[in-house]
Amino acid sequence: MENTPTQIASQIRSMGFRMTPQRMEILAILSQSEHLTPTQIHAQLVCKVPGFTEPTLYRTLDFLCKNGFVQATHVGNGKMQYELTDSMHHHTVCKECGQRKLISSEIMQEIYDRFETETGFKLMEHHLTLNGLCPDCK
Amino acid sequence: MENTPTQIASQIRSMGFRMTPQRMEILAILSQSEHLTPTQIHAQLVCKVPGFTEPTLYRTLDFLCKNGFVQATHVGNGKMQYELTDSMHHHTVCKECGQRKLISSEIMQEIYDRFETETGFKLMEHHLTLNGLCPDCK
DNA sequence: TATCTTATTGTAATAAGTTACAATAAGAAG
DNA sequence: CTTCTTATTGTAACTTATTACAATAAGATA
Repeated sequence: MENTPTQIASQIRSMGFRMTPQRMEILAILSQSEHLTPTQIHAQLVCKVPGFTEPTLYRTLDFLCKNGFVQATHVGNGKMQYELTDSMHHHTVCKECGQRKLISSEIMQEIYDRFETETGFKLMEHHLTLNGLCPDCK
Repeated sequence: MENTPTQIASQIRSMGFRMTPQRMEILAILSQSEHLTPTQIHAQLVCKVPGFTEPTLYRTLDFLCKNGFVQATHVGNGKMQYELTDSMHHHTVCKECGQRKLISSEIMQEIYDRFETETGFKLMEHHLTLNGLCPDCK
């Protein structure tokens, strides 16, 4: 499963939805960085397309999430960040020093596998942020 | 570690913070149900204390979270829910049928233990919601 | 290419959440 | 009980996010 804006665009069309300049613009921005908040995305949007409206942004993010092209991640208290669905990757965030660290995907894959065999539940999160204390602050 | 409103109140005082009717009211509401959104909590608050303001609610939730008395949980797309910090408990939510199910804490404890030994990171989440497909919808 | 259907967008109004700062009251000390 | 300090609240203004509905334009069809 690929995830360049153009490839996502053709997937959207083949699913019977319409491809619009607005959606393309958002995909382009998401393809260039990770962990973007709606506000950050909107700031970039209005630079490129002056009249871009909030409802369209929020609806599009929602649409892309529902269809699996984008992942919403919760970070700390309530803030959501968006990014293109990529290969699995996960973070730890230390409550003490705030440091953010990638977790090796082998570890998470093993843990996912184990969880799935024990519960019968198929996990679909590609990006999870786990809060706690890093080895140094512990 | 206990978690009735009265016990939390004395902990708050012994930590050098002040105990106010507003905080007590919020603790009382949280002690009576789980998975409450700020809006739900605020609705209950204005019934009991007519002039209760939003900033106080949000600041208090934040305060209680920062000090570990309350847990914020993300559910689906961006919505946060709050509840008193209780014994560990975790949920799966099926993306297909929406069914919400408790995960046995033994399974999660094992997974947490394993995660902690392999990464050196001390997890502090008491409540995690995992999204995916339940055995029936899979 | 012109026409048609309807998914998607923009508009306008509203709801939810946050911030700065002055007013209040919790709890300590006399 | 009274006074004092300052953490906590309320006020007012603002930012972020959502909703309802009419206007627009993507893509299908002829």
